[in-house]
Amino acid sequence: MTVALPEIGFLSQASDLLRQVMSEQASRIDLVPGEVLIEQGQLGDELFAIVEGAIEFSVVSADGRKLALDLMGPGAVFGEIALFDPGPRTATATAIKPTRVCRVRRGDVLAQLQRHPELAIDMIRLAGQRMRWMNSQLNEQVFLPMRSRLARKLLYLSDPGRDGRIALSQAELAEFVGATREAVSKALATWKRQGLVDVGRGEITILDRAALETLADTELL
Amino acid sequence: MTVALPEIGFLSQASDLLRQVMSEQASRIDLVPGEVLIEQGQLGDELFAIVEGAIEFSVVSADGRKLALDLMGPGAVFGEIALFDPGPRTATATAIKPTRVCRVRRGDVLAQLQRHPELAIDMIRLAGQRMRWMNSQLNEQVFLPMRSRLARKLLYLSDPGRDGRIALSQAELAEFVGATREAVSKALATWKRQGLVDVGRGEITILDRAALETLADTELL
DNA sequence: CTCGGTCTGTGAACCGGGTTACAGAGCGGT
DNA sequence: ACCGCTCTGTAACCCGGTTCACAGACCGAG
Repeated sequence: MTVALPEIGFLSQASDLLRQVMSEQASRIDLVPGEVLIEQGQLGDELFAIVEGAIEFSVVSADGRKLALDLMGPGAVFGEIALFDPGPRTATATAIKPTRVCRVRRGDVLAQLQRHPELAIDMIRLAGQRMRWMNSQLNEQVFLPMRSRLARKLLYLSDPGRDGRIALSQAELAEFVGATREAVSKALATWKRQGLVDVGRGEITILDRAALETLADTELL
Repeated sequence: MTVALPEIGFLSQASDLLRQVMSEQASRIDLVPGEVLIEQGQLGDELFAIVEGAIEFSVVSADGRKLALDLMGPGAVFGEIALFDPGPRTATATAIKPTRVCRVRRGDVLAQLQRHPELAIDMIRLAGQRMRWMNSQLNEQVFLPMRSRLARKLLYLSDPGRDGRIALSQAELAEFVGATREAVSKALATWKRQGLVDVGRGEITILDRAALETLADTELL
């Protein structure tokens, strides 16, 4: 059962070999929007890759607050933490569109690792990239004030392809930023007045990318 | 040049094979207290292990604030991020005692990986553990208030071996907690009044572990 | 067209912690 | 014993951001 994996996204950074292995060994799963693929705390040890659609990753605190970590699209590989070190999943993965993923079980990955030792290098590089990403998230959350984080997320989430449009409600955006809906709303309002962004229901458009980049860095001075 | 690596600490979680490889391939480096082994932002791709001593890991923000991430002792392995994904180091590593580490260069690790494919599994597990650790750090920083983080760090930093004694100044402790010296001082003062801890110059002693554990979790309600 | 539901805008009160500013306390060196 | 240093204890004030509380705007369903 071979699944075509797109060349874009995370898997494009991963190797042909990894893509091939995932294609050959994987089973497919289809998700409807809102469907939860992985739940934080659940046991699991599979590795996933997105074929089509989009998945949101988030963590929740003991008292229920939610922090959205990332949004991944076609080509992205995820689930490595529990694959590498079996145990509870560290985040929740929720489809936000109709999504198709492929899944390989830990045993199969390990078997392929035996057969293709080069694959190990790819997995390891994947791990390194993810660790860098996590590290940058930590730095942002700890050191940057809310506005800087907001500016960054806007820049990050705006698919550079489709102009500067971001299809998220302010409440969802706030979850990414790690702040309240109200705070985000106020910041966006002032930026709108200054012409940096345009705000519509469930949608933000970046108008002045450069100015936001400045805010993303400078705000902390 | 074979270096004996202790069985304790991170390397005990890592495999005999990893320990052996590190011992055989490594060169040794001796550090005096305060000496910086790795600096955040520097290029580097070596892997290290601590033979003797202790190393502090920290990150600094653009405007100079410092967050201490971890303290590692004999047996610990570190430097994997840049080993896995060559590029700038993500944290600064500073010796806080006379310390001896051993170092293997990326090329040698890769060569050993060819020869011992099982080693890949160990490296990957190491990565998984580190990612879990980073994830928990992120959750703590984002979700927990200062007191909870302080309680956690006290519990974490207290070597369960040597009673509940922690040899850090309050300023250093504050860097671990991600708060100011003053805030830490006040929290410790109230806990001291309640008999949970004892405070001395450059040293904190945990008296009531259970109470701190409660604070570590409950404070967020 | 209207009604309920979700989204957005905004203001007031509140609060955890940072900032600033000292004062005392222990410690090491001479 | 004394001086200077680093460390600790506090207190007053300030500020970013949350909480609470609405009001208006848009949107889909009937």
